[in-house]
Formats: sequence, structure tokens, C-alpha cells
Amino acid sequence: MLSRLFSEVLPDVQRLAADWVEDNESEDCKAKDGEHEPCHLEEDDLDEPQEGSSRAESEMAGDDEEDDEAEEEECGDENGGDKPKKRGPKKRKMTPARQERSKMRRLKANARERTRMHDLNSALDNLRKVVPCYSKTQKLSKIETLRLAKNYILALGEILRNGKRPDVVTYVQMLCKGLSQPTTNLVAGCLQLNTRNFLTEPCSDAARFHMPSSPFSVHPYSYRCSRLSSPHYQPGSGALNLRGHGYGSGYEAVYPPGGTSPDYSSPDYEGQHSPPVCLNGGLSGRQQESTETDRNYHYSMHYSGLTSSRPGHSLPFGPSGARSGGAHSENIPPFHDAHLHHDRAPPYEDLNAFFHN
DNA sequence: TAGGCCATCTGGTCCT
DNA sequence: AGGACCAGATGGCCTA
Repeated sequence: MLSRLFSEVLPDVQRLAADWVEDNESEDCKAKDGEHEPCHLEEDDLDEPQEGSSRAESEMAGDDEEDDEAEEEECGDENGGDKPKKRGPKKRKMTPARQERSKMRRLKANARERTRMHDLNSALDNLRKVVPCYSKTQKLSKIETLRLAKNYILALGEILRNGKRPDVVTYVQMLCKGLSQPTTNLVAGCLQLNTRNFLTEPCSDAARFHMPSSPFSVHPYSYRCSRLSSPHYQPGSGALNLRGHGYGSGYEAVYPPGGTSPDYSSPDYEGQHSPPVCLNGGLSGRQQESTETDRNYHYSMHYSGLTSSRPGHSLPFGPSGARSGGAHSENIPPFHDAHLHHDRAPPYEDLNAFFHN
């Protein structure tokens, strides 16, 4: 069943990411070697960089009529002196008509290229929607989308192979492998929301906010609980350093046992925007921590809002921070904006069931 | 202000 | 010949 599930849900992901899987290593090497080598323009190209006498234009102008013959003769005569003859296609004089045609061809080619890139971006958008942690406004970059998709496929494949749900930390590690620190925090933040009940006994709140189509149960407080009550969380430090306590010892170091609900009336809760985890161990003390912190906080917040938008699901606070008297950061996009992709496609229910076996 | 990301233009190459 | 694909160059925008 799961095989069918993946074949239905992930063909696009697989198709798009397959190349990435294959080329990942080579691309990294390419990047190290400096992939933006300046192109070596030939002297002829430098003469008229816009539309004058580039070699390609000369070649593209091959659809000209009879007058070309005479022009070619001229070109040949130019080299008839002491200088050795130039090899390669002979240059043709750019008549106004030829220039016009060349310009039109170029414009058409540009339009095609634009369309092609738009299609590619559209496909990438579709890919963003099926990988974990999707947001309309705070989109993953192209490269990070591909990396995450690759990891996601590998992780799902691993699940299929083993036939059992993975350890959450391992799962997160697999997803975040090779991702940049901001993306790692982003994904971890999203996943952490959903992994709360993966690890702890469901409480009444968890039952209330359970999302049936998510691979993990959702506890809207999970992120906040961990940040507020974890002994390892320090306001302003920016990170709960999972690595510092060892992955092996587990998530519970991050999530305090019992999962006590935070005191939402406490002013301490306000403004503590710390990233959920530090999977790569590189966030603490970095300059970026505050921004990534905010970003992750936004994601978690929106996700909570998403759950609240479901019929029969209520939230103690709204997307606009109703709990804090309606104060709402301007930077926070609409609450329904960010969510886990598992919240959409019916096949994910199967996956959800799989994770909750 | 530097760096990252992106869209676009452009020319080269390959394929039909 | 024309289209698809690719990669380099460039400039704009955004963020730390």
C-alpha cells in the first residue's frame, strides 16, 4: 500500500530530485571550483556586444537570400592578403533587414526562455508543496527545495525499506542533511511541532489538535512548551542545542517530560523567539540566530493557526497572537500560510497512520 | 555594504 | 532551421 502511496504522491518529487541526487556530488565539486568563471569573449564579440557582429548572430543570419553570396565573397577577399585565412564560418555583413530578423529571433528565443524558466519555477513551487515545511511567502530557495526533496525521498525510502517508523531525531537528521543552517532550523521547527506527540503520551490538548492527515500528531503548544520549560532553553540564547545533549539520549532532553502546558499569561512567553533545535549545532551564538529564530517562530505560529482553522478545533490563541492582546508582528505572514505539506494530500493519511502505528 | 537569491538576456550546443 | 536546454553574465531586491 505504501508503495502505491509513494508512487501516487511523489512522482514529481522523484523526477525533479532524481537529477539532484545524481548530480549532488558533482555540483558540490563544481561549486568549489568556482562555477562563475568569466566567459571568454572573443575579440569579435567584444566589438559590438549588443547586436553587432557576434558569431552567433552571423550564424543565425544564415537564412538570408542571394545578397549573402556577394557579401561572403567580400569577406573572403578581406583575408586574401598576407594574413592567414580565418577558419570557421565567414562573417556576414549585417544588413538592416538581417539585423531586424536577428533581433526578432532573439526576442522569440528570450520569450521561450522566459516561459521555460517560468515552467521550471512552477514545477519547483509544486515541489515545495510536497516537501516538509511549506510556506507561500517564506519560500525555500530553489537549491534548498531540491536538497530537501532529495532528503525527503531518501527518508521515505528508508522508512519503506525498514518497514517501521523511524526515530524522530534520525528522521529530522535525514531531512536536514546538507541543508543550510536557516533551512535546517526551518524544517526542524516545522517538524518539531509535529513530533511532540511522536515522543510523548498524548494529552487532551494533543487529542484536540491532532491533525489526522499529518504523519505526526500535532500539539499546538509543543514548540512553545519546549522553549519555555526546557532547562536547556535560555532566553536570548537562540537555540535549544540538541546536539549538546546528544541525539542518542533523545528528544526528551529538549521536550521536558510531562509536556506541561506553558503559562500563556506569563510575560516570559512574549517575544521569546528561539529556534526550536540546533541540529547542525551551528546556530548558537551566530549572528543569524535571532532572525532565524523569528522565522521559525512564525512558522510554528502559523501552523498553530492552521490547526485552529479546522472545524471543531479551537485555539487558545489566534494567528495574530490574540493571547497577547492582539499584538502581531508585521513580519508574520498570514497564519494559514505556512504549514506542513502533510496537511493536504489524502495519501498522507496512510503515511500518518503508518507513523502512528 | 556584502552576500544570497532571483529573473532575464544571451550565446553555444544538441536534437528533431 | 528552429526549438530545447544549458550556463555565464548582469542587475535588482532583500536581509544581516
